[in-house]
Amino acid sequence: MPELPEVETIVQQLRSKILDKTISKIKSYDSLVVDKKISYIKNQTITNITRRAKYILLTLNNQHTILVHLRMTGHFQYFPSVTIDKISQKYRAAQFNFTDNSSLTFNAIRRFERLLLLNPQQLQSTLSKLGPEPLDPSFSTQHFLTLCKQTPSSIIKTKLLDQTFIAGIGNIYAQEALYRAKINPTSKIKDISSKSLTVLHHTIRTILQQSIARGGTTVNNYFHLDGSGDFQDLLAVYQKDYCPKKHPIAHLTQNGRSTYYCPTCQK
DNA sequence: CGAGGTACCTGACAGC
DNA sequence: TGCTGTCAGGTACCTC
Repeated sequence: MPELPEVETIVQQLRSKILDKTISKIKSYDSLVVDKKISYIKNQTITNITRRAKYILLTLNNQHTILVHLRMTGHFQYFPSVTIDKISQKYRAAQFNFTDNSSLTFNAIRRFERLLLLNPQQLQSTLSKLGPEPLDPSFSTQHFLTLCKQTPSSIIKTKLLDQTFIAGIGNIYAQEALYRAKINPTSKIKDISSKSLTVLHHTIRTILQQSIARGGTTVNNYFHLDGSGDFQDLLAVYQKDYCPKKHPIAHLTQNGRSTYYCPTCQK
């Protein structure tokens, strides 16, 4: 499921395929997933492709932005010609046609995915709610400790998934970062030492960087444009029976989300 | 205001 | 085989 490293990987691939291309039209096949306004786009060039949290931002030369959220099962497929294969057609929610006859499908399996057209004010409003980017140089250890101290009674794993707290971390990387930092996912922030939180800040950043370097994690329905990532080979606890030190993994539910952790390593 | 719960969706899979 | 039930999970929205 796409979290920050998977979205970053997809953004890099989209840049190599469709940056500076001109959209001749975009056709919607699923009005639940795709903004109605998208059909107004004609003869617009994609001038920038960026990521913020788990959002993909395609900037158009009319200053509007196509904002895409893949949720769990959204994916893109690029076609050098207008021929679209049958598998892509089955889940196609939108299709971009470019003036050079290439095309891009946006496929939505679970229909949670969203593709919106936003003006600059709407974009600003959406992005302003998000917390800091964990890989941004300004996201220092001190910054993280300060944020943690603002909600001492919160459960640490819940907070890591809160996009207004830190942007881009999802269920898999939250669990993996906590394992590497040897922190129990049920701990309240005030019960975790500053030293451990410092380690957690470091593990969050390294785990995301390592995953980006490997093209992300490939589980269940996550695809990207050029094959798959292989960070799943480095997962320690997510959907595992034993941790790397051969201790049995425990499983519980927090806020309706599953959590895997090692009770031996994560006291 | 913050915290917690749930709806939204469909595919995969287990069990009968 | 084919049905039913459960689980997966990011975010918006609701209630307390």
